[in-house]
Amino acid sequence: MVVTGQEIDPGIIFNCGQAFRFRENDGRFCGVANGKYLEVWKTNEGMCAAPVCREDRWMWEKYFDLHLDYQKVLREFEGDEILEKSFEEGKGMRLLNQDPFETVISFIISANNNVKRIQKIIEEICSGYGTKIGERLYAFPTPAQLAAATEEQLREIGCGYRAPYIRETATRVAKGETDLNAIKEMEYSKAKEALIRLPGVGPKVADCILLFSMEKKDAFPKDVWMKRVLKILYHIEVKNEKEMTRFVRERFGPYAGVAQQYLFYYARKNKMIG
DNA sequence: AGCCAGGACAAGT
DNA sequence: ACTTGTCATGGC
Repeated sequence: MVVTGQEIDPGIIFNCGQAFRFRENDGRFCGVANGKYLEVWKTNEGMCAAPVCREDRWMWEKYFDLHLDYQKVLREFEGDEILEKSFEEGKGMRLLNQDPFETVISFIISANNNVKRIQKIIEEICSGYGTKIGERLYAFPTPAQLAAATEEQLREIGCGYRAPYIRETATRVAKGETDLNAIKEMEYSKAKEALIRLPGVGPKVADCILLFSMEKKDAFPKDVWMKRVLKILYHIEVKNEKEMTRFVRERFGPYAGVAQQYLFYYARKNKMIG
């Protein structure tokens, strides 16, 4: 599969904390998503992917959010020099449309955790409970598969205090008590309310789920990095989540989540701390 | 060695 | 409603 006509850079896409299962190997990014192995690399024209069969093509186009014109999104932020610079440095960024259940579990794990460990735990979960799809390749477990894990088993692979959250959330989804597909169809605020009812899912994790797997481009995960960005780049000191929400909504509008992802990448790339 | 990690949660004002 | 301490674990 060849993608041309728009900037797309897997090196940026997979190094900005939205997906945890892709590794760089000799310039190629390899991983499993939607139960299938995927290998992509950047070219002069755009991006190449192999192997992709014809019937999966639309799925991967959706995965990489190719239906959204990011140049058009950038125009929404015309005049904001900080965002214009962030878009420049993060050229080729895309907001992935990932599987909702995988994203829910992944970001429950992400709470108060570091990326290396998040990746390690997720791989343990996949190899331990997911369907084997190839040599050392595993799909992310289905809700039913993961619900079969005991809290003790989850602790053994390093989930720590998140073990009961993961187990309970997987169980609710497996039983159909929580319907992620239905939540995906809700409007932003209703969907967020529904997600927060899940154990281990708070405001920040909910926004990550909404932005990275439910096509809610107005979802804006509020974390320490965004607090730093607002303080250092926008010279705004927000006291709490509510203040940040208000500022973000009126400043960035319906594509706030896209802005967030570029700002996040920019801030981390430039080691913006303090 | 000790601090930190893209927070969530419950108990306490 | 807002603020604070605690929560496993291992990376750095």
